[in-house]
Amino acid sequence: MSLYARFSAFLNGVLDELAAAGELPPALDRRAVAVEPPRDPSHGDLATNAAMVLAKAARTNPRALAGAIAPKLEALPGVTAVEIAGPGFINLRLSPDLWREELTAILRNGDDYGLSNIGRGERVNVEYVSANPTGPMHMGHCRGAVVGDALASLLEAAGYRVTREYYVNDAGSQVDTLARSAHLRYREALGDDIGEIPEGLYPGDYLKPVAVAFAAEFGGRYANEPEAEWLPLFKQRTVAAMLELIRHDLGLLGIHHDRFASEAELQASGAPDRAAELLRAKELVYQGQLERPKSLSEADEWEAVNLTLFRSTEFGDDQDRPLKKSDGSWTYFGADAAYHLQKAESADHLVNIWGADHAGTVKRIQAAVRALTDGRVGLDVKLVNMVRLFRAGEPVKMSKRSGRFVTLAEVVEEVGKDVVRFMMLTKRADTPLDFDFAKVVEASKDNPVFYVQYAHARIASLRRKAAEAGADTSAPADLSLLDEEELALVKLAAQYPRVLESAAGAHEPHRIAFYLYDLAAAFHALWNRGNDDPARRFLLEDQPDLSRARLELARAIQQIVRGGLKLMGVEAAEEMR
RNA sequence: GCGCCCGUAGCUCAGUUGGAUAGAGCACGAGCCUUCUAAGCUUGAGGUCGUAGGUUCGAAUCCUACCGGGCGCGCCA
Repeated sequence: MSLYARFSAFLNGVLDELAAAGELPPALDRRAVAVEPPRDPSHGDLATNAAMVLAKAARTNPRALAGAIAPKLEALPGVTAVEIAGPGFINLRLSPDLWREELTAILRNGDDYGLSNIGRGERVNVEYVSANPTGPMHMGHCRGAVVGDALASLLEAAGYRVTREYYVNDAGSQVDTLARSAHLRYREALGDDIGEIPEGLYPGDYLKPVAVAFAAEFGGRYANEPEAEWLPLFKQRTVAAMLELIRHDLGLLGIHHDRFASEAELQASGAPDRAAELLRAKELVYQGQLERPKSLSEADEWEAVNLTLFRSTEFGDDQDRPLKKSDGSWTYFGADAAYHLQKAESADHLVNIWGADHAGTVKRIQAAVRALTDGRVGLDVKLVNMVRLFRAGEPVKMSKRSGRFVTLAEVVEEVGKDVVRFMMLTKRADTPLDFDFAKVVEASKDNPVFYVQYAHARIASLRRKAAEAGADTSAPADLSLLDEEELALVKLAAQYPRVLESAAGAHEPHRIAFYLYDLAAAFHALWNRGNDDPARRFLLEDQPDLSRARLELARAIQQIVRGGLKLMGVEAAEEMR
């Protein structure tokens, strides 16, 4: 149990006592009561808002209630001082020994320190990437891939059972286009002069090797046949090849999904019919017409037709949405609703990582999930904004038409997996991110990747040095030798479990990156104190016991940095090169 | 026209789910560092948290309206 959870339990005990003694009404709602480190460390080690939150229901004023609570908190072991401050905060100061014990706990728990069970083993399905299988991964996919993967790891660390899933959109017209593009390249591989790639087909070179393999396997059998003869085969084979490409690219980032769900298979299995029936049984489906879209200008043609519609407006959507087209085939949404039902059947929570350009479709799919699961399963959609690429301040131009875009593989090759992953988590997901090839590999404090890695490497170097000097590590270190300044670092380290829980709860993995930066900065600051005052260095030849205690402190910081980086999918550096 | 996201220091961004005097980095000012652990360090200045109301003991955070920016809005995927 973390230190904060422990004191939260203590406080609950105190409140029980007061209720038993008649000083508080029984059965007060305590959900808003928090035990937290105060923002300003000069206020103490822990603060609680209990008196302010409960005063009204207790028909008293916050400071009076605080006056009743405070003495009981003061009697707790490890509490050295209690004061009532401001509008009714109760601030606690803890004995230095308690923080030394926390340091021991960090070291004892090792890589498990900070792991939480707020998830209680519930199942979460995180669907991310889900790029159309029509080409290699490019930078547009990269951020969602990293955010989704880091979030999945974070949720695992918070006690959820996580499935990492990729939805393969292999049923729409874009895969027909892909198959036609591959067929053209296939004819090219057979020696035909195909000229310019026509508008509307995929021009990228990545189809060439696939087509060469087709030519080797099929010879000229499908070169001049009508489309119906080869389209299904080419579609299936080319999609498979593209998925292999995508898996490879994701592998470069260390990303491996547990499940690839095929839209085509989903449709073939009849899942959309079953989902639609379920909605129909709830009287949420009807035949109707959509209004003329507001985005159309007067000149645009528009004809209203009869469609199978889902009453998503009953769940807060702006208009009802078509499940089926007028020709009776499923819309993307119709299949997607069925897909979410399928996911919800083996999950307690759903999370989708989507590009911000899909913001407009969030409500309808959330409506579908609510309707299909009767609210049992929640769907959180994290929108990930775009990444703007720069090279030394100059925007990198991309052209989709020519098929020339910056691929994920190129970026990983140039700056490395760890840099890419870390950088993608240095901002909240829903705001645009600038990625400058020059800056992200810079060895300076401006570069958070470097700064955090450097802290870890510095400690690794410190420990190597200590080992070379023959430091005795068999006996336990005497942590009482650590002073207030060093314990301040322990206090920051002790926040890690709270950070992990809040990041997992909010589905915001970037919080880990910011915390690690803060922790690294605090470590570097303490380290730098040794420049002015040699007595503050970590290793002192003439004071083996003190060195040993400080080394333990450094080891704890290193361990947390390593653990946090691991959640982000970033490897900790043993040395900087 | 409608929906979603965003608006915090000159710039780029955090802000512990409603807490106390709103924080980092860059840039700017001052001092230190010419190897002892310096791919720098310490320190200073910099803010009506877009605006106006509201809820609350308490608001950057929640609600409403407005202003400004981005994205999206067909039976596409």
